[in-house]
Amino acid sequence: MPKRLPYDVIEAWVQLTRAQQSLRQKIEADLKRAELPPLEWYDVLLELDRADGGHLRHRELFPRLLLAKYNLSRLVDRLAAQGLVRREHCEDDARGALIAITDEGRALRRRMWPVYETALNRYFASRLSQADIKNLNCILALLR
Amino acid sequence: MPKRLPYDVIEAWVQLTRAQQSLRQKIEADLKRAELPPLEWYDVLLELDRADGGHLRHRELFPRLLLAKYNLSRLVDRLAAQGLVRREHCEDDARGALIAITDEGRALRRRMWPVYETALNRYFASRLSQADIKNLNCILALLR
DNA sequence: GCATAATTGGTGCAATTGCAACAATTTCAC
DNA sequence: GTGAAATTGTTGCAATTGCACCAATTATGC
Repeated sequence: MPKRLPYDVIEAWVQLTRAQQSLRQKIEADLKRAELPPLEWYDVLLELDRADGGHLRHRELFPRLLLAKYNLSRLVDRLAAQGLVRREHCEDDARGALIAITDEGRALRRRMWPVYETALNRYFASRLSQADIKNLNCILALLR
Repeated sequence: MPKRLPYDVIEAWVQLTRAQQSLRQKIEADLKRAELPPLEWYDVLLELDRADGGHLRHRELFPRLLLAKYNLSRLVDRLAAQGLVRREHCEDDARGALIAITDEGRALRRRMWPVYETALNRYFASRLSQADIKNLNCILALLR
């Protein structure tokens, strides 16, 4: 039997959801207006861009991206179809698939960032003080 | 030209997203384990349950639920197919569609709540102090 | 009053997702 | 070593979503 939840808690959860969703929608809308692909693509490209050698195993990439494993296969299919990533063989594990970013992939990520940054600034950062940001980080860190 | 975003801000945004998504996934998983429908259904049923007369116009319901308008039509289709809501004619506006909750709908919502509450308590409330909750509410309120 | 615009809600079709099951390895117990 | 179990990544199919567009009705300008 759970303790009955205080109203505050429910409200915090609802606000957390609404804030995240509506921010995300706004950012996605700005990307689309600039004829750029969705945030999800950005996330993949960023992880690969940062990764040593510009490539990662499927299983290394997966946990950084809140999505289901079967969706990663297909997301990679789409990125590969656009020439943004390339599948490569994994030397040490014949099951494994390396996903490598291409120059086009890196270039696209660089073009996406200014739009993303501007949106994040407009809809998020500009409404919060530095202290708010810091507090938010501390509180959210407790949820991991 | 945007001011360059401090790292803190990006981290806060990433954490906001991860916290929300992973919480949501866990709650959904618990609902599914209990053989209950998704949170989205709960949201609709709750709004209707609370509403005066147990019914709302499509357009009243819509803004309370972060989803696209065409999706609401189809969500209502699914709920109606399960007998949880009923479509009724709107007297004053022949375009309008009233969506009314049924007794089955109210009963389902009541069965869902304990699972939802327990999950919210386990994954969210139990990890935060009352002060954290209050702060979180204040900060997120700034984003609306 | 009447044509035009805006609102309200829905639909066909293509793309994406979720689920369950799968093949191909690799790891582990013994 | 060898067979059972676990890991890694993929796929077929059904359900859901996004996009563009539509039909019906109501509001508005003149």
